[in-house]
Amino acid sequence: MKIEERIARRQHGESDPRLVLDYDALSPVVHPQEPVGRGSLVERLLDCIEPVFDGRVPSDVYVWGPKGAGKSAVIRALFAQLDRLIGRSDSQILTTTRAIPTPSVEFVYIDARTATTGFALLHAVLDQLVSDPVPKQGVGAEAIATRLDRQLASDRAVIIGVDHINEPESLSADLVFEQLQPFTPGLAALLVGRDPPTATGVGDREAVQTVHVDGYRRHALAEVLTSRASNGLVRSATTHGQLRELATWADGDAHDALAALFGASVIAEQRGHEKIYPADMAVGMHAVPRPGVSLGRVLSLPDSRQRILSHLIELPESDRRSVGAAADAISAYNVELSRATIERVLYELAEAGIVRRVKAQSTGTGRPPSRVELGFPTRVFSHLTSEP
DNA sequence: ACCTGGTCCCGGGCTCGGTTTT
DNA sequence: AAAACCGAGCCCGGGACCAGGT
Repeated sequence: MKIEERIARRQHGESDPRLVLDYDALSPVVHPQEPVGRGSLVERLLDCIEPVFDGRVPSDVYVWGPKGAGKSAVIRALFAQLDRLIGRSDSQILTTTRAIPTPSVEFVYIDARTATTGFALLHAVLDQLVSDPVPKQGVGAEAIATRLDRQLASDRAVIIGVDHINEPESLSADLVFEQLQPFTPGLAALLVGRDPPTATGVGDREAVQTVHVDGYRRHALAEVLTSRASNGLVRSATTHGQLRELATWADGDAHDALAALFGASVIAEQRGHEKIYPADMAVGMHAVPRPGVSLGRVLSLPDSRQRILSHLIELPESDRRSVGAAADAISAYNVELSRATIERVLYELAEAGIVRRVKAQSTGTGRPPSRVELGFPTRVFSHLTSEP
């Protein structure tokens, strides 16, 4: 915990934390600077992009593996370090004996969950390459492409990491390649997604290197949890056995395991416990639907969608008996959307797997309604969105 | 050089009406 | 027949760019 936070606690008359030191350390959407237990993945990625160390542009890469396997954690951390060490500025790597002048290669990380159109992709890339902000509205896609082309013409080499490819509501691999195609000489893409290459169209592109990531093994995941718990919770808030069990339950998915631990911590803190009891952990696990979608997807939804979800979570079971009923109930709150739009949005969210429609028993005439259920870790979502 | 109205851009709310399912 | 479902086009707001006038 930071000193600033400690001081803030005292100012508000709070005593030392009894359980949670730092929710960020437990959060499945916050990645540490140094991911635990994914060394070999880092090595394989470095192999793929080896040419950059001579200032050349490597061929494109596709990294794929299941949800919660640490893909994003590794890519984010790796790109941040690469950009710091050999990217941008006039950088030179100083060794004890000599200065190696490295032709600069820049590294840009893009999340396809936020950049969901071809326009948004190019915009995001350009925005990171130039210092002054690029307008997001009022300027055509053509204009963005022209500016980007001019940037890349001047001998710049750029590696673009595009995370979360081929999710519903995000970019497809084909679209990304198509968008980046005009700039290829000075630019390479590293795509990250869940689908196997054959299912994404990447398989048809021979020049693309592929890297497969497996889910965490049980004890590797337990180590991740131990490391997170030691940063986020007071000492002895959890036991080794507990974290091992959690790892087993999560079956290699670090996202779900952390979401459950986070939820358990919230509930334990509410109950005034100084450690996480089995009952707390059970509640935490219960609030993580499996299979479910990752929190990152939910948190990158537009504001209006998140407002709808916040209210949907609060709704009593009876108000979620059908999509129409849920739309009615939500529109009673102060959401600045019409009832029809809310209903439409609920169908959209169901399409994306963020909420689920569960068919109910037929209740008379007509097509039976479907109950609305949440498809993501609700406790974590509520906690993260209720804060200012 | 500065103002101002016109035009184009993108994204997101909204609605309509056809289709599917029981 | 009735209700759930949903594809897709319209519309509008805010922003940038442009040109013509002062």
